[in-house]
Amino acid sequence: MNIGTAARRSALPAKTIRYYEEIGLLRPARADNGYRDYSDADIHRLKFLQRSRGLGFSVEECRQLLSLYGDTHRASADVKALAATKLDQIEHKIAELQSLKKTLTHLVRTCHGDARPDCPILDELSGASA
Amino acid sequence: MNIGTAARRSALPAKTIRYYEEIGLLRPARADNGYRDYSDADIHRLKFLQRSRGLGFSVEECRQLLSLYGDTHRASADVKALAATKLDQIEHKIAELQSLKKTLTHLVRTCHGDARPDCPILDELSGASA
DNA sequence: GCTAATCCTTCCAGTGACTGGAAGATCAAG
DNA sequence: CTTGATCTTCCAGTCACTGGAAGGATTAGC
Repeated sequence: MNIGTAARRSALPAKTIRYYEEIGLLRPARADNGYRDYSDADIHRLKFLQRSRGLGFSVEECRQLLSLYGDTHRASADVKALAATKLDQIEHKIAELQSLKKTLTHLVRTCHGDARPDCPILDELSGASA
Repeated sequence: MNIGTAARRSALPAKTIRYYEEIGLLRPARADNGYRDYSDADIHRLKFLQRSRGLGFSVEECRQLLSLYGDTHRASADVKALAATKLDQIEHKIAELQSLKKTLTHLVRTCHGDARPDCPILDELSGASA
């Protein structure tokens, strides 16, 4: 099947699929006319990538996951470790963003937000309170 | 003052400071030996950048904030709008990450994580449940 | 059979916000 | 005088795509 169909089936842009091939994440066959020819297994792989990227795994982590997926002898602990690390990172990121949110909320609430030029947000950024 | 000192005072890497100059965020003087020569005003500007970047504003947003900061006639509403938009974006990102976290937590919890090869995480990624 | 639209190919460049490193000048200390 | 730190510029790399140009292949309609 052509790349357009593969794109629709995997919910990935064609550009991205070519990019994944370029970095060695899959190796689709080629038809006589030079077009890429995706098998059902390729689509499966692309969907796997789409899902794992969507879960926040980096492309390199996805490569690892794919290789773990392909290795019938791997321990589930290996996968769990990868997922747990990612979970940790996500939790850290959430905490960081929540702290940002708190600060910004405070700033937005303190600023009267009218036509007057004095603004607590800029005061804070410029270090008035520091 | 030299870039090393400016870096220490602003808590920004020297590389970053040069980069900020390259994209026109500041224009430090030059000493006779060709070294950049930072004034206190430059440091103030760098600290402003350090703080606003730390609050999640993009470099372009920081540029806007700096210009608003420099304009004594600007309305505080302009700044407030920028901050409120950013706050919205942060909230969206938090929600997204929390949804990711939920999914990943579930997956990690379901995976027994031992030496056996069967793994619900990979099953999910490969679309077994979809 | 012709034409136009769509789809495919490759290649190159750009994004954001730095970061790393090489090659060479300058400076400060002993 | 030498060593080592610091400065300069410039080029390349990061991550994960994304956009676009130039050109070949296919398909749909007439």
